[in-house]
Amino acid sequence: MQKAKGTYDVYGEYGRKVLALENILKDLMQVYNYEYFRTPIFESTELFHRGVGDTTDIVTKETYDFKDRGDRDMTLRPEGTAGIVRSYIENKYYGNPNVPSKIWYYGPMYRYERPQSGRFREFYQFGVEVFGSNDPLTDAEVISIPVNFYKMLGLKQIKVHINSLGDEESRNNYREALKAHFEPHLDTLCEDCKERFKKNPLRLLDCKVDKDLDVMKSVPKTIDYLNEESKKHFDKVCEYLTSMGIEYIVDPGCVRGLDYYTHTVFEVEASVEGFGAQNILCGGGRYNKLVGMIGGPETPGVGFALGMERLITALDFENISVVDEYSTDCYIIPMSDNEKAFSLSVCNALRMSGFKADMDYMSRNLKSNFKQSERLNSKYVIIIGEEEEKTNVLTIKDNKTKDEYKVELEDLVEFLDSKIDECDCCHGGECTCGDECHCGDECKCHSKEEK
RNA sequence: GCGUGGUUGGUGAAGUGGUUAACACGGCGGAUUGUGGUUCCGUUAUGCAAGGGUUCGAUCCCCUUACCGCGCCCCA
Repeated sequence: MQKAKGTYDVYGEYGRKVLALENILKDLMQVYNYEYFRTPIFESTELFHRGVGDTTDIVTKETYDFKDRGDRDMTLRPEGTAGIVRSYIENKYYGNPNVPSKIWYYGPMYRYERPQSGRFREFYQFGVEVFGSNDPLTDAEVISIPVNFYKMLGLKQIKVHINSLGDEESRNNYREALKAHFEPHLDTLCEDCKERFKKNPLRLLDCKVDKDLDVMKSVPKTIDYLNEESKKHFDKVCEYLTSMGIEYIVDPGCVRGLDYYTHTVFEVEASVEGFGAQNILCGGGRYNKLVGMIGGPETPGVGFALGMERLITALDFENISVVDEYSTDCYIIPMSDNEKAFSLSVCNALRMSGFKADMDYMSRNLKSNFKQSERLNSKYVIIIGEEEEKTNVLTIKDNKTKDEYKVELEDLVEFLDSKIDECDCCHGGECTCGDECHCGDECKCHSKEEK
């Protein structure tokens, strides 16, 4: 048996990274005061047709569709927004007096595409939706979330692109202008662009084949076709971003692939040489028509989504670690079968006191057990034999310094408390802060706590 | 959906149309049954993605399928 194409298993180092990032995101959402929503992985096919747009590639050729046993048409969600909007409407969340509704979600999405670097058929997205406010403040806030997140993680090589498609009127005017611009030059464009001209002229803007043609260089800009109100909205968004110290590039070529966007659209790009073709780390924008289209009351909204896989690739690329070094506090070795019960009870007691404790389950010999303790990167080792069990006096060995201590069983927790978590320098670690700890050396644990 | 390059053990990998598939790391056992990370010895793939074909014979040649990598389309 083999995994399905474009899927992947999570375990080991990668698993630790994912968990760490998920925790950071959870905390970030706490700080931003967003609420958690979780919607089903499959929904009626109809929802995505209406929500994402039946002309988009995502819906026409990339969805996982199936009929359930009740003959209903179902689809594995290709993105998060449609489901959140459905849930928002169905649960009458628009009636919640706490407006705007600020929502976050996280989970797997499914798209039937040919896998490549930064692209999977099952992939995880984190995203945010804000409903009920048309204030540019919310646009700016939403953009600030991924930007701050990436900044927190230490990503440096990123660029924020923003643009505005304007309201419906502006968008339509622009579409006509685009068509008029390309019409006379149709035969010079690539085959794909001819298709795009018919189906979705906006997409002509980010063609990679024709980008050097003169027609492309003189292409009209969305911004020039914004009406008064749309222009004002966009200017405010820019102003607010600047006030938060967020750098951005106004990029007239930034148009998004999904039909539902109006006004602000943005992308954050990993602009590193050799990163791969799929270098858009996140994308989003405003969608003031969407809630209405799906059957709710006319409600403005803004949101964005970021891909976890691409984020992790970017972090790896910039050599950024988000997980602490793997380690265990204490490893317990029973000398023989006779001490197993006692050893387990000690192990259990340590765990109940919050220590990461582990023991030998394999009846290994002593040498192998020391090797195992190294694999676990264990700070302390306790060897338990007949004598120890009888006297309740344990010998505990510091695995780095090799120092041994005799400790009464009842004092064990207190002993480890005084040693572990307070001070890495006692275990040979290096300190980065200027503080001193009880052992008299400089200590890095304080700087850890500050984080 | 299109194009292109891959697929050998737990890992990194070498290799050839012909009897036992190198080498290294790791694992396990022992020399050394209460203190290791050194050294030494032993052991560790009935199998080279799966199926079919060519051949006296195929891991190696051909076809099909699956999966992985990269690019296009598209997108996070």
